[in-house]
Amino acid sequence: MPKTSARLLALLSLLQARRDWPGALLAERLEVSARTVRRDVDRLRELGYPIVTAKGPDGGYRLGAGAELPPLLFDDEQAVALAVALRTVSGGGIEEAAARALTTVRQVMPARLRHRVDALHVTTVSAGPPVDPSVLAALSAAVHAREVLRFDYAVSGSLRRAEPHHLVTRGGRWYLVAWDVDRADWRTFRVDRMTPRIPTGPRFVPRELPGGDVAAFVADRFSGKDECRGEVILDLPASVVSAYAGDGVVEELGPSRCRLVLGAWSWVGLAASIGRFDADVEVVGPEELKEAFARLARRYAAAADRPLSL
Amino acid sequence: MPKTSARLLALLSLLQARRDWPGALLAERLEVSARTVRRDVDRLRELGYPIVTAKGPDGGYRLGAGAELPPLLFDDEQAVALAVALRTVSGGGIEEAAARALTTVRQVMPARLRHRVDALHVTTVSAGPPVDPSVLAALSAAVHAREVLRFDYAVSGSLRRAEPHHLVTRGGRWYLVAWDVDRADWRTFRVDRMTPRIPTGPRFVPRELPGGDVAAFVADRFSGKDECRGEVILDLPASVVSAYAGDGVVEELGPSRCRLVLGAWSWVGLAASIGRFDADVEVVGPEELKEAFARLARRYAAAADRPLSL
DNA sequence: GGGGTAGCGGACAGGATGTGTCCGCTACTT
DNA sequence: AAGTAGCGGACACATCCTGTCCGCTACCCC
Repeated sequence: MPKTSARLLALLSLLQARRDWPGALLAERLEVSARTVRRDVDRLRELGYPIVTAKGPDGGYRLGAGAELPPLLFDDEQAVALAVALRTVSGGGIEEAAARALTTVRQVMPARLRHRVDALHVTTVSAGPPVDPSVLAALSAAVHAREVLRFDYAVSGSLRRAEPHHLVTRGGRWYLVAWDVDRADWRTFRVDRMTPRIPTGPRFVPRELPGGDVAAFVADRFSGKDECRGEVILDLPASVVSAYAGDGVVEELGPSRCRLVLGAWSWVGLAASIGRFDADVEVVGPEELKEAFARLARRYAAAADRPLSL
Repeated sequence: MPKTSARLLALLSLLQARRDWPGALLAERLEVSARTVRRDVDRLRELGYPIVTAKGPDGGYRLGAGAELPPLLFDDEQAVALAVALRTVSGGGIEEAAARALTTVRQVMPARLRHRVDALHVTTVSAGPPVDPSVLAALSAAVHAREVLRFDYAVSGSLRRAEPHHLVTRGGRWYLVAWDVDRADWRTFRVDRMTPRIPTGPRFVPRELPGGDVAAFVADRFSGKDECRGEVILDLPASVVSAYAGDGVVEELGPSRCRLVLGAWSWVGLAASIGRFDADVEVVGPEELKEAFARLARRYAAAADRPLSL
């Protein structure tokens, strides 16, 4: 039985219960010498507890904010946001820390909000590959320190250098927006494929991101400015199609027939993604989509004719 | 610095976060031997904390209910998790509330952690359609109250009834896992397509979700148990392919040639997703994939031959 | 302004405690 | 029946914690 630890816990709860505790009183309550009380207070401070002390007569110790935080006033919206955010975060590894953080703040919430938080059950299913939290931390640090990043990229297999600009998450995946030093262009790297090397390179002066806004820049990269949008009629029930149509708009045309409007980054890509449904297709338009179908028909036929290249 | 006390606090914090902690894992996290973990658990028990333990495989320690915890502090991990979570949450209109919550929490953190939070710049780019926070709140309330939900679903256009079971978010989209009363089956509804009606229906007794675990259930729905995995050789540089290959594994075979191993929920789906690359394809295997290519070739040819059905 | 009160913190010696290692036991799952 | 995991005794060693003593500083009130 660790007398010391128990005493620290006790001290913590004493300090919680009352405004000001003279050292001598604490010493008596804890049945140790005043000197030890001082040491204990020190220890708690080392652990991060904000204990303020008043000198002179009527002096004593008091637990400051951070532990006794009724001053921590959340409104309902904030409480819900906190719960949703901490329950849905998916950055690889930090889920558990987020869960702990939620319980920690939960403790200092008024009962009403606590119930509100408890009522909110949400689960996140990871959609992307897991990300190493230490990589995330390293990237974040490099962004902040404005240090050129040296890293291995799983795709190219080569060592690359980039000026890290911003961390972005989208749909469960993490990206680093950076200026590729060697290719002299902006790139978005997938964090799960990066392995930062130490030490980092020299400092750099941040460039201005085209468009200025990171969110806009990344959204652009993903949507593709020249989006190809086409319309087809599928020989499938609308319910089946919409289940897999992603961003597409589905309209029911009959028990087993529906219209699908879908976009992609290229006409061939669009045609390919329509192929997933494995159903009879009528192309409504535009002409480019029909050409893409023809093009894919040739490719697929060629692939199917060739013997397996085991 | 009382290593032991700090460790006890940390142990409490860890035990809060997760359902079950195997002793070995705790030992690793706390950087002590498993024996010491056992001792620490004992110590906490002596101090009155209800720690239950499960023996055998999948065993571990768990903090029982009703534990009155000492004021726990944020550690570095929690601070980072808080910052990441609150900055990356995307559930509709709650971003703003999350930002306010972060400011509030930030104020009660020790300076060190505050800096840590400030250094972390992250942005979220929404990947899915926006979700109405009030819908989210209504669904969450219905889940908690165990009331049958009546709602319009954009896909079918009809009024539907379901026993709401769990809210799930995945890759920027929100889903409700529910038992469809009329179709007598489990469904995952997209929240952005739901319009709940008031009043809600009668109470229901929750059914058991097949598989028990929500995360597993949803993951299953998305991945498909019978994954079809195939291998092809593409007439494209590895770097280009891997940029769009998603979960696939890419191997460089030459300056403009690479091997791709990819999975999908059906052979046709797999063939279609390979079509996106718009490159010459050699099928390595299996035979099913080649057949899927042939099948798609016919479909695409048919679609391309038909006149536009404007 | 001075006295009293209270907290601060260095030094020191002795003893209490915490730790890793080793090992055999038990309980639960498959 | 085997394997996994938690339990807990023993032991040696290092660590730390504690009480004591003491001089110092900061603050309050008279």
